[in-house]
Amino acid sequence: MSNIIDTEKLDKNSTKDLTNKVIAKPRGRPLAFNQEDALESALQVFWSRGYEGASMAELADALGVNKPSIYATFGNKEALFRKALAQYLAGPVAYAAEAMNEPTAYKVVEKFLTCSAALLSNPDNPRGCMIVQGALTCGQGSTMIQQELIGYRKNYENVLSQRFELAKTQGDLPAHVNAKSLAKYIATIHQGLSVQATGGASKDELMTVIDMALKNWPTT
Amino acid sequence: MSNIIDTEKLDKNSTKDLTNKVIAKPRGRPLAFNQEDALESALQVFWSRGYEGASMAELADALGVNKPSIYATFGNKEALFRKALAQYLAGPVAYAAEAMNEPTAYKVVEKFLTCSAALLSNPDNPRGCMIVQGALTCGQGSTMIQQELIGYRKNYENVLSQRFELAKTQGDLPAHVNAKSLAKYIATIHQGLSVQATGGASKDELMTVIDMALKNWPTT
DNA sequence: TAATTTTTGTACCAAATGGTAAATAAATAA
DNA sequence: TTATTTATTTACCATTTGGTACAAAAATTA
Repeated sequence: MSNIIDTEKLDKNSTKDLTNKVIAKPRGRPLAFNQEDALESALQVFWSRGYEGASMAELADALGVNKPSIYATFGNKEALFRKALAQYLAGPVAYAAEAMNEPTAYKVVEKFLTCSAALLSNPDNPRGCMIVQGALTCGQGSTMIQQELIGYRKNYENVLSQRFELAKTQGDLPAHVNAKSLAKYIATIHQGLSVQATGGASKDELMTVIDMALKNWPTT
Repeated sequence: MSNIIDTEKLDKNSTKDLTNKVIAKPRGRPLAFNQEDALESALQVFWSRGYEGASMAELADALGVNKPSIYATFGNKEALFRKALAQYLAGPVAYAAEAMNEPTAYKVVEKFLTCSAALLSNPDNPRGCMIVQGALTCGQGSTMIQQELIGYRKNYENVLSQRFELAKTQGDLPAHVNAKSLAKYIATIHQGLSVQATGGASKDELMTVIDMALKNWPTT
């Protein structure tokens, strides 16, 4: 046994988690809310209102938590937004990363856009994509978040581009195709769909647009 | 002569405008600023910051006019935004209405998107389209403007759709084409281009996207 | 000249913004 | 039991928000 601490003494002040790891019992007053649930609520607010449009008052109300608890747990508004955004990427938008594993470039795009149409038009969600609309325009105090979201958009465009390069080496995309341009085209469609969703477009309508956009897929 | 008022007396208190119409001389202290210039400045601020992101303080600063003068001249923030938007439609975006006069549906779209690419990527302008980005997401107090902008977007989509219907009767667009869907497709591209422009896309990049989007134009 | 009309500048308003100090409450440790 | 640690609550902060009251400044009319 490598553990220095006496086992008897340790059992009093600690528990073991599901994987049998020793976890120290937290010392002070326990949190009165579930952090993941709170983050989920924050996501809903930021998603529908954007970074600037979401006020801390509305957030606190939605989380069912007082402002000081939010600040103590998540930091400031920017930090909360970033954590909500991570939640967004890991949850509703997880399909985007998964789509890259489809066997061909065409199927990658088909899955990416089809899942996007479903998400963007789902009446249970806020309208539009958080990464597209979170801070497209904003006041002087929000340019940091705005730039970060631009970075996320460029990033998924790059991921698409790299996937297309791979497809070219694998032969399911013609060698003459410009991967960067094709990626920008797909990203443009996706971003346009997001705006359309904010205007109330239905899933069928979005799918029709996607069908048109993919009719000219490069095959030869 | 149908004018009741004595001509001598009228000349003292009035002038004639360029079209020789009688114009009463304004009575009080004259405006210290040019309303059109001010509106142009307001347009720049709203265009770059969006409705909510533009504060009255920043607007007053940009116009070089104190807030009370803005309110006296233009009404409130909403009214100023609407007037700036009208300026936007009549100026930078006038090409959109003109494009509808092109002889064929294809040329209509080509001109609409090409001019959009030029406008959206022009470094002298704010990035992106004001109608697309002016209030995509916003706080509770701006839903009125948000809905109005959604209305403008739907409107230009409808205008495109009607132009395509006309093209079908004129034979330059196949009869089987769904005009509404095609219009939504073009609007989606345009809105995506706007988001791309905000991310810093160049005119060449936007044009490449447009070329791809028009490769599958329905011909038969 | 004096009276009238309109705009301007200053200074201000209530409400909302993001954020926090400080006392209290609930848990563990000794 | 008492001390310690952490979280919650209430009440508050300075700043900014959209919007305005009011007196002084220009212009015209008489």
